[in-house]
Amino acid sequence: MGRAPCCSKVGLHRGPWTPREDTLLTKYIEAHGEGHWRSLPKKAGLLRCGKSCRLRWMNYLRPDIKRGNITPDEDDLIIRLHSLLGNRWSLIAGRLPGRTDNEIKNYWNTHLSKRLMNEGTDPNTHQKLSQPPPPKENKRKKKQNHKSKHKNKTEKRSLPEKPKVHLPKPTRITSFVNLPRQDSFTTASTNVSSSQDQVQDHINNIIPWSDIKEGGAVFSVGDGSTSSDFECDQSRIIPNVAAGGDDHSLENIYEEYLQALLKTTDQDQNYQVELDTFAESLLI
DNA sequence: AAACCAACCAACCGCATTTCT
DNA sequence: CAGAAATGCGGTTGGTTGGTT
Repeated sequence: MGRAPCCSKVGLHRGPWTPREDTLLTKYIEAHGEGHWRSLPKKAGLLRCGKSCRLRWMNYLRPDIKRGNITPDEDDLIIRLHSLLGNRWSLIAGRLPGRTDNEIKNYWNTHLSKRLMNEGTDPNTHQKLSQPPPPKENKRKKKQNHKSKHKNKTEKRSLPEKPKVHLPKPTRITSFVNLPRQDSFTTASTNVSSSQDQVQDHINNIIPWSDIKEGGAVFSVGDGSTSSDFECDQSRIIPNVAAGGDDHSLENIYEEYLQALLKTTDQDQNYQVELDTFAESLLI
């Protein structure tokens, strides 16, 4: 708090990363692991600030990153997650394996929010707009499959408008709830809050989204590393479920949630109500 | 061919939160 | 417990690309 940003240091390289820098960073992390971003650049022989290194690694160099081609299923999922979580890109990204928060944020701002606007839906509230925006003449023809930049980019869906999206900064969960930022199903709090944000975080913390495969959103319960944490959390997050001793209760709730989540957008209103009801039910 | 414009996205920046001392 | 340091997140910017005029 109040200290100078690390990137203000003079003499540090900024701007696009060179292949050599990428290699240095990758090799260093392969050898020593992630973390200690502050000291990493020096040790790795990079003239970059730690922040920059972290960003580069997280958004580009990590081996598990899936680049390009955001599938229709993924994009549907992003919309639904956004309606639940708001602009919590890292949380949304956490549910889309191989996708980064930056990528999803960019994709949202350049594609999805515009699409929702065109469909007459407010991208912030996910409510139907009373007055759908008039269909604007597209001065330019659609760009199709023309991008061949430096990477294998997503096939772009061209949309007619470019409203700059200035979304309100999401409210962070205050310390009394003490929820983890992400990827931590292990430390969820039992505290109950009535705010929408916290309801959403509760949902986020108990749903073991673990696998979304290309060509279709496939969710599996108890798959991979999250499964044990998830089970471990049941009793803490939903005491009434665990107390009942019904091993299937949570799965049922999960299933119910998925049904709501995966409903088609034709039923947006009902879908939202179902999600709200579901979320509230968790807090009883 | 050149200027203009829109689309895209990597990277930067500021700040909140968490961890460390 | 307080303050400092480290980390992570979300908003924004600016460079690049490629289509249109």
